[in-house]
Amino acid sequence: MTMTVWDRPEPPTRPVPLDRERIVATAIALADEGGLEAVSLRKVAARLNAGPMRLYGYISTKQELFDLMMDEVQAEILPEEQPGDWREALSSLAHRTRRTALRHEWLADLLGGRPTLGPNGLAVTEATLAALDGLADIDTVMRAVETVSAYFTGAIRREIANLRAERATGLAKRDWQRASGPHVTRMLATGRFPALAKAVYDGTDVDAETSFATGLDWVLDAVAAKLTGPSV
Amino acid sequence: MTMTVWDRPEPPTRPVPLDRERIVATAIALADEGGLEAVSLRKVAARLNAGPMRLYGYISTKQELFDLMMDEVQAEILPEEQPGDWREALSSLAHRTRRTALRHEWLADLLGGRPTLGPNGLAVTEATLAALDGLADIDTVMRAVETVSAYFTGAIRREIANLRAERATGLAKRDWQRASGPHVTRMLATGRFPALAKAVYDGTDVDAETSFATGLDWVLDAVAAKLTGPSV
DNA sequence: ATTGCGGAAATACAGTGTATCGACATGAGA
DNA sequence: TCTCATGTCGATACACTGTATTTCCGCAAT
Repeated sequence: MTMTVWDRPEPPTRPVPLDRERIVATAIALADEGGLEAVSLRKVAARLNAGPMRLYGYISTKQELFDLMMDEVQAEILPEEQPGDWREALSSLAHRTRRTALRHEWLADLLGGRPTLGPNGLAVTEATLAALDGLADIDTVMRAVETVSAYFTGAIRREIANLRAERATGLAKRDWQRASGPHVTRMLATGRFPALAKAVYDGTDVDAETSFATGLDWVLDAVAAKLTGPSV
Repeated sequence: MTMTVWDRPEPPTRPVPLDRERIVATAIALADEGGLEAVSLRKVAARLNAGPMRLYGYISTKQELFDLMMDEVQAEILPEEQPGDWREALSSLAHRTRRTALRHEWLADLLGGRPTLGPNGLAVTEATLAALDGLADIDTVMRAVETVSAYFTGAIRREIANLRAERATGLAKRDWQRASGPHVTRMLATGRFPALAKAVYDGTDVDAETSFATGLDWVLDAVAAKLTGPSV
């Protein structure tokens, strides 16, 4: 005589199947919510209803998870359409990177941290190099790309650093001054930093985006001069 | 009748007096030896023959320790003599920052991470702004300084990132290719990255310093154009 | 029915930043 | 000189972290 359904226990729930995509997605979600430091293997695993050790089948170190996250968001940077000229290509690369970093602020902590060798990272580099191909010898082209990347990498990092600082010290319209509380004001009051004081008090409060764009234009001007310059 | 010296125990050794300077110095030493992640409050305290909690009299969070370390090495960046012209001032700032980062590689992880508001950081900014004072309206000057800083911040970060990558994968002459093992070579072999492949195979292997200097010169050229341009 | 086996989970470990507590040497007041 | 308050230091504690190891258990093949 067989047991009725009521006697038999439910079969144990099979663990949810996992893949890198899902792991990276939840890691990114966590980072978006609470910054990079909110990403822990335990929390990621918990969101996937898995034990922490489960992840080590797909990743062998936390750093690798960061690499995957980085490469994943690089997809948002890839331009969807062929750029017009090289200048538009580089400019678009810079602006797309910036906007992506504003969506995923943790990107600022990873930017330039280690070479991006994932598929999307390579694709971005490829697209960029392709846009400059033939305009000058390869070495000049690489120098151009590296210079522009160095600029917007640094600029984005600073922008987000300031953004966080402002957020931490409550709303702070001017970058410093009232921002970091009495300290900077006191320092400026000592008179030991006249040039800085002048800059803080007399400088116009320009918004981050145009500041970014202006610096970028300068750098692109420089690149333009080098690309067409020596050969003409 | 008083006890002889032999009967009396030695007085308990008073704890070594501490100050921020010593704390920061040992933290920097630790970071120089094993990178930023080798810096833990416990290890710092241990080197000073103190309990970990002792540090909280001088610091209220680990992040503050990093801020102090950052400001400390900014002293190495301050130029010892008045620069000739603005271009030399900015160039020197960039190169000194780079050399400092090569001495203290962990600096790359902190560069641009948060605004530098310590005394040395302010001094560096002051010196830089002072060198450009009067050459243009304040807003242009600030844009110039920010653009150049963004460039060398990003460039230094990438240089050190590559340096570490090479170090990690054994000696790697070319940046990528053999560097990250079979992976990149395989990717390039797929033919999906022609421009990149060309750059890797046909590009000249230029050393980091000249690459840095070249990009910097370009940016400085751009700044020069903007400083003298519109007003003339 | 038994036996491997493969993969998931539990446990374990060494370490982290930081809060809290207890002890104790030192200075003040009696 | 004795006592008591004080303030500082160290020990302990806690909630975590990344990762190594061990244990367990359902399933496939014998």
